[in-house]
Amino acid sequence: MNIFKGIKEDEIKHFLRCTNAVTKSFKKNEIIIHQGQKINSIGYIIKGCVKISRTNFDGSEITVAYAQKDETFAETFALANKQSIVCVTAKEDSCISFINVNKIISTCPKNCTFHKKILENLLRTISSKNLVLQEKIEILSQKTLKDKILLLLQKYKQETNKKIFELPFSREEIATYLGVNRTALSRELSKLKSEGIIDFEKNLFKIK
Amino acid sequence: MNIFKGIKEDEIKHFLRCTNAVTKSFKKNEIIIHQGQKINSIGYIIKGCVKISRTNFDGSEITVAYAQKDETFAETFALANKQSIVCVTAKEDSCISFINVNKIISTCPKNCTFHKKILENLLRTISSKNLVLQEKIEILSQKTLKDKILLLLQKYKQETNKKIFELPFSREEIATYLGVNRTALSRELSKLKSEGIIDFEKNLFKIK
DNA sequence: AAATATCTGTTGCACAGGCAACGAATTAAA
DNA sequence: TTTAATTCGTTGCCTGTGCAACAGATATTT
Repeated sequence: MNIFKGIKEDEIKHFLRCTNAVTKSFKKNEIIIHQGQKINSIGYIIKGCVKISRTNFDGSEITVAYAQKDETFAETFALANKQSIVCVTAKEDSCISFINVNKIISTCPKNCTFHKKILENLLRTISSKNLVLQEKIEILSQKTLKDKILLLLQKYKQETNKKIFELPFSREEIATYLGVNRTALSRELSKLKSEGIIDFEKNLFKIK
Repeated sequence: MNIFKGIKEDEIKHFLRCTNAVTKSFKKNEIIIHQGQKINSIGYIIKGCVKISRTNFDGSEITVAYAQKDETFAETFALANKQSIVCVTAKEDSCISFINVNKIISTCPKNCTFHKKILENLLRTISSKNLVLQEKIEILSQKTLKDKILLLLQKYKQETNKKIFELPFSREEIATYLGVNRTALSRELSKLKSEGIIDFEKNLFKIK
């Protein structure tokens, strides 16, 4: 699901012009949206990949999500017209179009036929993100690290629908996502392996 | 924010008729939506109050949120046309209107003027919920119980904008929300009080 | 008022997991 | 190839928090 699903290439271009979208380039590790920045535009990834994270008051960083080409970010803050509580950085050289959210909501003056479809897509996109957040809450709500790991693995297994599946993240990133210490994660993974509950080799995992 | 904000009473009634919304009554503790149930309608609370919770595979229950009169629930699942991962129960005798989500998205055949406004409201409502979920994630991501409690209290303080503010939940409910043991919560609250960091009397709290 | 149920705080114990220090393996740079 | 930098796993130590058992306070019912 993304906001331009089912919309033709030239219609997208038309729409971006029509809403006066501003397109900017960002180098790897460059900050796209600062934490605390007030937002009124949705970010649409033309090229590249971004990381959405949050820095705690104690200085530690929490990765909220990643977004790829053709995906959007910051819709929530834009629609609520609030300060962003997250920080968005380019994971690689990226190209982003910023679309003013009010232009999406208000009917296009030129009455583009696909405008309504885009609004519906936006609604479904935000709903999907909602589900992703709920899944994260579900994982974080697990009492033990063991349960957190197993739930995460189960969800990835379901997603890929394969016996052996990949977690495309470093151990550090997984630990950050789960909100736990990296070495504790390693310890628990080894323990689960020695207990014969899971098996893994680098980033390839298997649940027995 | 709610989906009928700025819509007149008789327009709401008109809309509910127009979309063939079904209204049902529920007694206290009665289940409104079962976990796993496939959803294609949004629940709009005409009267009463509901609890949104989730039961883990280990049998423990996690309270996700509460919703009051004039608020909606299950929008996310309805829009994604997915099974609900949560369970919705009536906290008191309640009256719910179920509005089919496709009827909201598709333009009203009778072309109600307020239809577009309702769609916009729905978008903003879901965005707000998104923010609420992100705040919960922020709290759950805190490393220690102390930090979780303090962040929760700070957020409630900000919300009420008062020096002394109320947490309208039992200790058990707070513990469940934070995903921790109730007695551990009591112990930490007492500790924070003895350290002079916070003060409280029953459900009234103060951060020093 | 008496009896019962519910809510809240206290404490001892056990253990999960945070943290520090380290080494090995892998990757990137010189 | 050698050196440096990153990533990952291991282990010892110690603290935070789950859990059980209990007591007092408060609310509800009879």
